[in-house]
Amino acid sequence: MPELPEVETVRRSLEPKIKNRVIRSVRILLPRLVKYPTPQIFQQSIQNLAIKAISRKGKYLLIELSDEKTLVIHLGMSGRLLLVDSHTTFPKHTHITLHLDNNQILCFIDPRTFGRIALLNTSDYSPLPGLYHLGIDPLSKAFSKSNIVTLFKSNRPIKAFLMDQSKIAGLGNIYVDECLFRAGIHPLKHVSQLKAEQIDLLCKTIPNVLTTAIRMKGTTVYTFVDDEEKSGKFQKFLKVYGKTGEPCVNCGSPVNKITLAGRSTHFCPVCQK
DNA sequence: ATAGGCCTGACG
DNA sequence: CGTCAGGCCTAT
Repeated sequence: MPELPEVETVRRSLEPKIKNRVIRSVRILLPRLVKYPTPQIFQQSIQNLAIKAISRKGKYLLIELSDEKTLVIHLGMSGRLLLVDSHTTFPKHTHITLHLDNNQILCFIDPRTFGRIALLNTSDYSPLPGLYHLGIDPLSKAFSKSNIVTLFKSNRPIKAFLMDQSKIAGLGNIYVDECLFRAGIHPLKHVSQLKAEQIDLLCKTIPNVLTTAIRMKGTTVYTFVDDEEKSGKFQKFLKVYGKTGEPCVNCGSPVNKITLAGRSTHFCPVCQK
């Protein structure tokens, strides 16, 4: 259930541990999680490729391999990556294992199986439409006021808009609620009704919240590369998400919860207009 | 642009 | 039992 900060936390934790390793083999225990190419071709063509770097786009992890290939991993709602020694038994819900040249195994674990994995040619993201159509990353330099204003042309509620990965890449249910609270904007407010200064504020608030969350290593239990399962500390900084009925930290009135775009949505009806 | 579906587990 | 969960894809 990772949003951008959790995925970035995994990336930072994982990269130094697997960079320059070679993937000797792959085991696919749940083939339907392999979205491209076929599980068979995936398994064959990834053999003996070296791991050059790990990057992130939105909520996607991109493991850059030799031979101009990129291993793409999306953790879905409940995906995790765990590096174990070869003599260890795989954790429950391990669906795909990458066997490295140092006797370590990278396990892709995902109880709800909403996660996905694919092996792409580095120059062509089109086999994964979600990745191909990904919007601007809110931590990139391009995420500036001038670029954002042109993006904000929509009649949808701002929450639905911010959840749309083809517009801004990486926000999910927790961080959208938290960003809108900090910006004092009601989640149902339509994008077209936003004032320029509110868009400007969002342009600053979103990267601020995300970078703070990354510093805290995310919101929940996440950084599981190795035995150490650290839990993120951003949960201590949540102001509205999961706080239904609790007093708003600013004004004391109870935090409301509604359903918007199919997702639970938390906000302060007084502070957010 | 909005529901419904996909899955399992935790909790009331 | 039923409801809910940090996401995305597909079909109306």
